[in-house]
Amino acid sequence: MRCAPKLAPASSLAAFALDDFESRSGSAASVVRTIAGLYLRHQSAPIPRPRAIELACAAGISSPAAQTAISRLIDRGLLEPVQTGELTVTAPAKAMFARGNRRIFTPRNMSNADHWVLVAFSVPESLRALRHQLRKHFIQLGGGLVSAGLWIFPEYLHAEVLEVLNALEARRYATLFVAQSPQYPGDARQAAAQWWDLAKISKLHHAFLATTAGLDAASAGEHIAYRSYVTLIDAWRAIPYLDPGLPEAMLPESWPGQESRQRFLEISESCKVRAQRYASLLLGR
Amino acid sequence: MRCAPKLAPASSLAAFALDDFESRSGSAASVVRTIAGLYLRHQSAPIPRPRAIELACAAGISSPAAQTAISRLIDRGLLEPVQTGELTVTAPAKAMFARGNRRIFTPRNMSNADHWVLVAFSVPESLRALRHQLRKHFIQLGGGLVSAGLWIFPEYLHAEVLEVLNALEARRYATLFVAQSPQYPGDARQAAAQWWDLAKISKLHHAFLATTAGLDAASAGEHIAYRSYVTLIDAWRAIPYLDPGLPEAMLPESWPGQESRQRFLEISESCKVRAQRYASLLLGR
DNA sequence: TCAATTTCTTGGCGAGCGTCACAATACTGA
DNA sequence: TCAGTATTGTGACGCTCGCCAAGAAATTGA
Repeated sequence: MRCAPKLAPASSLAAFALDDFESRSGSAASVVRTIAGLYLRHQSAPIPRPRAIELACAAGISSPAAQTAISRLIDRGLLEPVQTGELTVTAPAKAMFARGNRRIFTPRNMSNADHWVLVAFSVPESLRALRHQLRKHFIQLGGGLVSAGLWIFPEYLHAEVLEVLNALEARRYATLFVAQSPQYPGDARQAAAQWWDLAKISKLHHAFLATTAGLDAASAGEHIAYRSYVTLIDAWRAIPYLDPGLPEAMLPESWPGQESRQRFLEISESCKVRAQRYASLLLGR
Repeated sequence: MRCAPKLAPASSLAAFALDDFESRSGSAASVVRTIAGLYLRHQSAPIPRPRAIELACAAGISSPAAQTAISRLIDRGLLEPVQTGELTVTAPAKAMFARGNRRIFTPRNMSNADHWVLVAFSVPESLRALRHQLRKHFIQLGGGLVSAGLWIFPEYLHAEVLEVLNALEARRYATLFVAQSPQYPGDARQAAAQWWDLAKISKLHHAFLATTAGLDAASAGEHIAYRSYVTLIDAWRAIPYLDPGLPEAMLPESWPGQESRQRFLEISESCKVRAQRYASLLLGR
């Protein structure tokens, strides 16, 4: 019998039931993880380890870095060796990838008329760690902090908020409301700037735009398209989580969100098919 | 020039802009106040003081008690002597009575589908008195406390909540949401029992039911009808303020609200016209 | 595998909020 | 007007909140 995948003490279990962003985008670990989510998870047959490494190398990762990255994903329980030198994506990882799919590839924006989800919670001081966890995951989900103990989300995140609460076994400490038309003291932009860390989110977008600036791979070959696509997804992946996609009326003057989103959709559209073909080519060898 | 009406230091000003319940129902002061709201305020001509006293006596108040009660209402600025021995209801008092009219005489009940108003507020520690005021008026308005700093009201109280916030100059510290379908940890009844002081509200209803138990004045004369009606209104007046009229799904097993409300409507219907006629009779003398 | 760096967890801190108790005030009825 | 009573305003307390910093742990690339 094989050893169970090693899990970090507290958070990884929840992170697995939820979603994690434990590697920095652009790093070898992150890119391999992206590749796993994009291609490996759809393979029904086990993948020979050299093929996986080739996929990573083709995306610009050095061979030894890819080696270690894969080993570490095995340790984390995302990948699983089935035979000597062959790998599969584990079931919980597949589920996790599937959950993230819609959010990443069809990022949503709110309109001014969209509704909200409010979460009012109060946990006793004895469970302080839980509070921290909740705050962390709420931020990671795109939540804003209205006032102490009251969080706000776009309504399209309703289900995911409940998932967080359930996964952390905090459902009993929270009350949810579906709300419309908030009436703040000032205007909408003031409220948004107070509830969300817009500076941080803006930085994410600018980093994405910088990373993907030279990625016009419309007329390049399949290899370049593949590499561009993986880079794109890897740089993009976390953004639709942290950015709630606030309606235009709540955002500051020059907000990079729209440009960023458009860039993603354009390059994605332009590279996706050829990237897939190239990945299949490597995997099918 | 006459002295301005004496006002208590802080609260009466706000209470005048809002509504006050500074006298206990059933007391002479309260009954005279009820009579002022029911009849005196509709008189265009000044009312001779003896007539006002007769109205109070006819409702079961002793003559000297009526005297002092009227004097005190003058001190409070609700009544105003225009000539020697003649009275009018002051303009702000008329406005206050008018505001209370709909709430008292057409008490509302929520249905299970009705929406809510959420008020999230946060005031700095330096304005602690304001916090107390807010809490007091929110309770007096039928609000429930969801968690620290988050109050909930039936949506039909939306305007009145805003009035409280404006009158206390607290608009800038509060954010309002119109919400639907709260999702509590437990069931609806548990949530209501936690958010509102249902025991206190229940006591109010039972007190009302006890006071109005023997008031079947359907076939009595105009005097009895008048007396019953004033007693009824006086005993009832505060209830629609403190009771939000929660939907049936949120109330405990044996809730007196429905019976109480029905009793009010029945006796009101049965006595109103005759009571009015009797009051006109006394006033027209 | 290993060291540098970054993250994350953990505990302390100040602030906001409701509750409670007490003193001052206001109300009540004779 | 006056004494008895109830209510209200005020301050202290405990709880929970987010924030911050230091220590622990994990991640990263070679």
